Amino acid sequence: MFKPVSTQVDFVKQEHEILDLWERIDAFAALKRLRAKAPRWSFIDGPITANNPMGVHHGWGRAYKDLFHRFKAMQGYQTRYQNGFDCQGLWVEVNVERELGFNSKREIEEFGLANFLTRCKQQVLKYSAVQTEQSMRLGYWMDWNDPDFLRDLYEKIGQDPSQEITVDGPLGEVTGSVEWVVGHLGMPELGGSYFTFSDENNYTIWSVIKSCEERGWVYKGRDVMPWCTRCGTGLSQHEIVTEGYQELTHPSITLRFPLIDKKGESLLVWTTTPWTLTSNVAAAVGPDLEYVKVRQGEEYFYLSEGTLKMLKGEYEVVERLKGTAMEGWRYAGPFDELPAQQDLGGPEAHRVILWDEVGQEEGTGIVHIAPGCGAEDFRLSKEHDLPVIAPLNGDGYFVEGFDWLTALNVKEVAEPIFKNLAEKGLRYKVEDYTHRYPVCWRCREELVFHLVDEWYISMGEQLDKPYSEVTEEEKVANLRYQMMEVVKEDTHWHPSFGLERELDWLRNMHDWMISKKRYYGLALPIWECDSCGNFDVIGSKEELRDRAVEGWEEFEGHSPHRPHIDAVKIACSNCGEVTSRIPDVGNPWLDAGVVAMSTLRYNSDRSYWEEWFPADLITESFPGQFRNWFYSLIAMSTILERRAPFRNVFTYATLLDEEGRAMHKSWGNMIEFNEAADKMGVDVMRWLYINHKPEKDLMFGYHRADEARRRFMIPLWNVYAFFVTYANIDGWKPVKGQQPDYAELDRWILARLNQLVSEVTRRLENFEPDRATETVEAFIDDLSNWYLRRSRRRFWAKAGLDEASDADKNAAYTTLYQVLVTLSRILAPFTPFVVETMHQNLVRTVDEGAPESVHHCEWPVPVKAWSDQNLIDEMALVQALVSMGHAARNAANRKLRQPLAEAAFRVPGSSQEATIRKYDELIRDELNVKKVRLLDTATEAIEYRLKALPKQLGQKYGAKYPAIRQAVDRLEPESAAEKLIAGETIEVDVEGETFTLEPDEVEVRVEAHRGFAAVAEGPYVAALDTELSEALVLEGLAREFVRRVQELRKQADFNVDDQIEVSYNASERLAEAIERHKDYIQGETIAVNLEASSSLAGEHRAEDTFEDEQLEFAVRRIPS
RNA sequence: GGGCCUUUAGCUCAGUUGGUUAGAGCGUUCCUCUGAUAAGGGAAAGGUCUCAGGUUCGAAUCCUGAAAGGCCCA
Repeated sequence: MFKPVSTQVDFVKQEHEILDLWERIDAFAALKRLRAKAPRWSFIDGPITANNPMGVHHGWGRAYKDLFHRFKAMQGYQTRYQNGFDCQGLWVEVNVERELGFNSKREIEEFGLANFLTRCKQQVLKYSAVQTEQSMRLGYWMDWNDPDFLRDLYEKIGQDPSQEITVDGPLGEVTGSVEWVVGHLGMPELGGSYFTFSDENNYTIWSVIKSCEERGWVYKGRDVMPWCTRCGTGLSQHEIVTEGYQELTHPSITLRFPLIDKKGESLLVWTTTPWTLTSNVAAAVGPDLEYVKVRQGEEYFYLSEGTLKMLKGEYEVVERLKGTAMEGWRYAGPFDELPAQQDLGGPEAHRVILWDEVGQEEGTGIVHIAPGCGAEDFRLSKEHDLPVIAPLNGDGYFVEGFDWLTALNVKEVAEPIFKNLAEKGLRYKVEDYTHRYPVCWRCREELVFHLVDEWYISMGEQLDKPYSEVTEEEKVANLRYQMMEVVKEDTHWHPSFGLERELDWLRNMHDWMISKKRYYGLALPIWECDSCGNFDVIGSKEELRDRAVEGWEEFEGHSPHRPHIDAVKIACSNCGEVTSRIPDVGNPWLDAGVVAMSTLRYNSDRSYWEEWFPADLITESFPGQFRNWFYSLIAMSTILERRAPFRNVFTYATLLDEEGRAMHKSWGNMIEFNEAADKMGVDVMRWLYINHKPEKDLMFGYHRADEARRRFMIPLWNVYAFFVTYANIDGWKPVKGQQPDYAELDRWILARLNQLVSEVTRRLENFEPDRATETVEAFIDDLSNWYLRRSRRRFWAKAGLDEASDADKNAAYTTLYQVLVTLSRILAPFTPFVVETMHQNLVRTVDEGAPESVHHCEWPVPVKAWSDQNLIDEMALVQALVSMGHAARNAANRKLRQPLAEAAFRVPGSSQEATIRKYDELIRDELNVKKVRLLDTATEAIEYRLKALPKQLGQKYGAKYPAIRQAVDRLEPESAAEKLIAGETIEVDVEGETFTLEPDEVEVRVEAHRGFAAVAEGPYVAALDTELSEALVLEGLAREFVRRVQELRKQADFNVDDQIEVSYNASERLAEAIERHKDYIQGETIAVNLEASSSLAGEHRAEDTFEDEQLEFAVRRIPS
């Protein structure tokens, strides 16, 4: 006996029961034991930032990750189940600052770096616990840490990082300080997720940087970069993302740069960043632009012709000249009186330079150049040997040397500068200007450009030749081309355009800025000597210990983070001076990029690394990752091994709300993961995710979820519920190894099942999970709306009356059982919960030796004996013909309940005619007709049309095709059609040339004569006899009556096998119909009694009028 | 300015190596079926396949250019 199954099911509640079950039987650990010796399939997880609860967009990626893991595990592989958390970097700092109410770096320093570090680690522990719970709720099977364990570490590290604790690990008990334990999360002795703040991760990055340094790829560079004054840090090329720009309005100024050698004449210059004028050194013009000299009153101005409209008031053009003509003109700068200008030689340097990038879209066509305040400006200063004046410190205040501006914040100087310029007579006009301006993507502060020293890894020169001509010698010296090499040769991208995108990024990638002027993150292993300028890179903890000259004791026992690491000093390898580590921390993409090495124990257990490297799969969302994780992952594995870290990368797009907008908390359209899980159910969520074409943005929401549930979950569940309901009524159980005498329909659905198994396997192996779900949905439709609907009566048949019927019924049960069991396995990677419910009930209740979980089962393979393409084709024809028959009924306005005398078909070819005869009974039943036959094409219902097929004839005769087609149209269709049907060729004459056309080159179409209840499609016709005899009418009425009794049974909530008594009172013709078809009605409604009576017996009653007949009736359940 | 992607029904999307009647789901309207089904079936309405050229007997599909949108870079 199976556990009864209701069609009214609470999927969410059921999912929680399954989670409990998995925990109770420790299902995941059992799976790992089962696959412990199996061949490997390697997965490397892209770390999720452990800084917030998960959003539904994380669910998307995790659904894929779990899908492929489960699929591969069922195929018999042991896989790598390590989740990753991204733990270091500015985003964690920003959130901790927010919690502590800090607004500047100074407050962090006052708070103390050691305390701040602990807070940051706590932040990560807190949210990794939350995300772990959420991922488990999604059904994502990974080597999770117990969330309570993470929370316990959160508490303890907050109390005292140095206190000693003992914890259980996979290899036994482990004892150490809390800080040590936290720093070893994810390591073999502790297991669980990897955390990028682990000691191993940090030290492995050291070895990467060391390896770069040995090849001369590490250098300190000076650059002007986008800078957040609040965070006190630059934003690298990696980080300025879409949201890095905002529409903002700023006051812009147009001002005079008086020309020294032309009295009374000035350049007109425009800027939206007045603070940069303090550091102006040059003015740039476009060499090929047209410039004009205009007179306004007593003054003469120069500007480009295309920007004349910006002038206020009347003007007169007095001269035209090319930009090149202005090169070298000297001018007086707007702030030449400032000491900073004087000291660095600004006034002497001021001149007009040429720059191709100058345009006329805005401003005056003359661009003010301040190399200390802009990236392009800085580049130009190198080209033209201009002084670099940098006005701001890292917090956005003017530095010494700027007189009255010194110590003012950059945000408050615009107005005073305008005033100052007006007093000096340089101001021309001030206007508000709206533009897209870069902001800090973490704190939304407006960015400025700031001159700063940063550390870089050289990507290598961009050579002026195609990749194919780069020599091995050049590659050895050049990281860029090594990375392109491993990507081209060893990686596969899904979708495939990912490869092009990644290569494009690599071709154009600038040197990788790896430093950050912050506190919490990788301690860059660079010790720089103040006295000789040399720097040393340390490649490991051991190397540091060996070279330490002071501070080692203070550091030992701590994780390699600030402030403890900063205590360690080494002797400069060049001059022997005691040197300190640079204060910078690392770019967080170093942390994420190294995991293909660190988490595979590259430095600690090389044989393990060799077994699992490279990953068979990585998968992440593609916006951003080409230049972030994919890039850094490839970079680090290329640096160390010159190998690709993964074979396949599966990427997907962006998750949006149902209206197609990005989800934002502040917009109120954000859906919390937990809320979604408990409203939709995670099986539905997962189906929604996986069913979507990955490279397209996914619009996610409750309506979509309802649709997915209706389209997929409910039909699946209903088939399952149907099976269990009737199997229980009959006490049916599967018998192992039994080969029942399958009916045609059974063999058909089993053949379709085989098809499904092959197709889903192929799709998953090709990384096309969305196509796999399409295949499943089509199958479930066939199963539910054809197989089961057509088979219902076989299940209803009364048991024990007749041997043939019992055998047939057993075949039907066996078939449906096999389908459901196989389906539960096919679907296990997609919707792991609902299929576990099915497995437990269908399989475990009848076979205690069966796998404890559906997820321990093996992936289905097609059963050879079940394959039957011919049968599938036949059934497809039958389905199509039935569909046409329904259409014909509809056109003739004959509803299905009314039996008709006959349906007649025309099909091309004798084998299809045989199919009609073979499925005679099915078609009759489906269309409710008494007889099915073939149309006599000569006399009945149809006429022929010929169609010269373009594909065949076009390819064969090319340009002659149109004429041939016309000739075919002119043929007498009946006789030509007869020939073609008989398999003979026909001939057409075109301009004196005779063409012989094969039967497969001309399609014979048929059309129904007007006035027939017939539908034609291509070569097919379905026609109905719509004449109604009295007998047919009465039978129709009987069916109407049955329908109404069934309706009442349902309303009365009787069981499907309850016996009933019916009494009725009907008008004359209806009463006759009921009387004549009494047996049929009783059989259909399980009525032991059917009596005409003026007084109705039974508490459930109904009355109705239809087809001009009156009816009242009552039903009563007979107690069993 | 450069790279990649997208543009097909009211909405969301399919559309195989080019083949002449461009499909599905949802939504709307009408009809219908139901002994598992908040299901199912049939039909109607709804398309200048973003635009302009080109190649071809034939273009949603290939080529060129343009426009709009997205992602990335400069």
